[in-house]
Amino acid sequence: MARQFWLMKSEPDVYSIDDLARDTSTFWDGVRNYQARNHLKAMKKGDLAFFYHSNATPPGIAGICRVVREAYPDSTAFEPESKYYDPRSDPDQPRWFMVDVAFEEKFDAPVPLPSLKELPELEDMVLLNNSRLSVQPVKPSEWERILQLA
DNA sequence: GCCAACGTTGGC
DNA sequence: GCCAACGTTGGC
Repeated sequence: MARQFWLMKSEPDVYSIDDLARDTSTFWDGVRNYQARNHLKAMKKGDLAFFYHSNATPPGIAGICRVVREAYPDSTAFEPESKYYDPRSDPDQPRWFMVDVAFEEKFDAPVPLPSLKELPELEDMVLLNNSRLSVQPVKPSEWERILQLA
């Protein structure tokens, strides 16, 4: 089974690539969108993901992380005091999931969103066509092309 | 801070 | 099952 590629968004004010570098690894909690959740569940150990900084100036791809633990229930959904609390998620049949990712690489300079938009090879990228999806697949050709920019 | 895009909720 | 209202994301 070939390794798959992904893109995961985080607001750097909340959690940045530098935070991940410092922590070495982290759990990716708080995803509350079904499409994004389905992508999380499809991730396999060893898959690589671009770490995207949203709501940044400029927004862009800051580095790479690696999946080190496959999807398991997002416990923050069961915690009333958590901002990710969802009373509809039943511990016996969890609605939301998270994965663990490890720091892989920080780009010398982030690849800014405007640069991605300039490339015709990337015009079908999910990022450029569904700007709200926080966990999304990346095609191998797109992955390679972006690595050239980084 | 504004607002377009779009996912979710809930009345009917 | 439709769709209006509403909330959130995220670029600018």
